[in-house]
Amino acid sequence: MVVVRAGLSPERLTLAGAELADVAGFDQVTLSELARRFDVKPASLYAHVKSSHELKTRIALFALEELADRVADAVAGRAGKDALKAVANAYRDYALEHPGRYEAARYRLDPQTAAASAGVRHAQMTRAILRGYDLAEPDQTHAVRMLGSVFHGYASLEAAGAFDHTDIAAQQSWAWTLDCLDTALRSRSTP
Amino acid sequence: MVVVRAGLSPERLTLAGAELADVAGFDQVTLSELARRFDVKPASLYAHVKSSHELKTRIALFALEELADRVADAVAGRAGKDALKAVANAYRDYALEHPGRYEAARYRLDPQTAAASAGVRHAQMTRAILRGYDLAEPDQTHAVRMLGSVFHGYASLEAAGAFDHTDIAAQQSWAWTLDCLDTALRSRSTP
DNA sequence: ACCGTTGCCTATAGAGCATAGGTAAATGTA
DNA sequence: TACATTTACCTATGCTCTATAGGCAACGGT
Repeated sequence: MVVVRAGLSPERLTLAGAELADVAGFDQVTLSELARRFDVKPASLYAHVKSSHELKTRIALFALEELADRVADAVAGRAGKDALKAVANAYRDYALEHPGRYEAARYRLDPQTAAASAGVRHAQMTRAILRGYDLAEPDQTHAVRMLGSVFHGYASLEAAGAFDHTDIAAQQSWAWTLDCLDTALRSRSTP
Repeated sequence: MVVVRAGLSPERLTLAGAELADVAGFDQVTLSELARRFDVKPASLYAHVKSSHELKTRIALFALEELADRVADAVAGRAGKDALKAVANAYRDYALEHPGRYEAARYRLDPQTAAASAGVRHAQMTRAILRGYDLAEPDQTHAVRMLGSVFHGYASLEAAGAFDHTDIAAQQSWAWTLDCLDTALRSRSTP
């Protein structure tokens, strides 16, 4: 009897989980479903991940990393409003392209895991945007929080279909919102 | 043998579910746990709710309604920045007081349920804030979306503990953010 | 006092999570 | 090349939650 091994690994399971999340939703990511996709029994997965929670944590960390890479690419070589728009679009595009991964990125991590995650890069990069706006502390922290809220809130609501009821394009409102943010930040800047 | 009936009803189950969500998280709301709390067998609950999904939908609708009532109270008799701050605080306070219910309010509803929910009241009330700012369409819709994004984004991130790492109080950033929004909206108004 | 309805019960079954322990293929070693 | 170890996946089992079917006792109207 020829037995072909499935070639499982934490990395392959994480990636497969991320892909599953995008097509079926993050809450549909189960060890059972993943086992089915690898044509393997559920118990076999426990050799590679400790638990369902660990798998979800890995997917969350993967998504945070992937998103941080995109944002880093967006912010590189830009400043001011240009940087603001590029970063904002990086978030929004990721949420629209990969709704499951974006949802995963919001999976609740324990403090130490969060501290070691790409979450800190996200905060740093949002701060980088503000270099074009001359904000002193504590205004800078306030601004980081405001921007984070808008990025996350808009992406989250749009991905949830909250903007589907009006025929005004979400893209237009997004551009308008970013204009507003730029105005607001410049009005707070102290050159 | 004296048998005391538990006195179950869809309403009591919904309320108990909402309370459970607040203390344990919305994802911990299960029919089994609810049955335990009413000292009743899980199967008994199916006489009152069709499924776990229906229960969660009821909790979501309940939370949307309760939140809408608070927002309605906040916006009544206020205009402009006053209204903006009152409504914004209504959202934030609700999310902090009732994290589980707030999470429930974001439970994905099917389109027709959503259309009949208090979700539409939320959109109307956000529009009501803008009466103090003289915005014409499509700017008004853009502004509704921006405000919704900030309210939801900030509440969501703060409730998730995203602002716990810096010692600058979330309350301060919130006031600063609302100032920014007011500035931005006024810069767009056409009196 | 009767009887239908209501409210909760038991029994049962399927799906996901998780652990224990087994076997065969792959790999290391002499 | 022969043997030992490790690796990769297996079966068996048990727990929890969801869900359905069918039963019985308490309640409420006549």
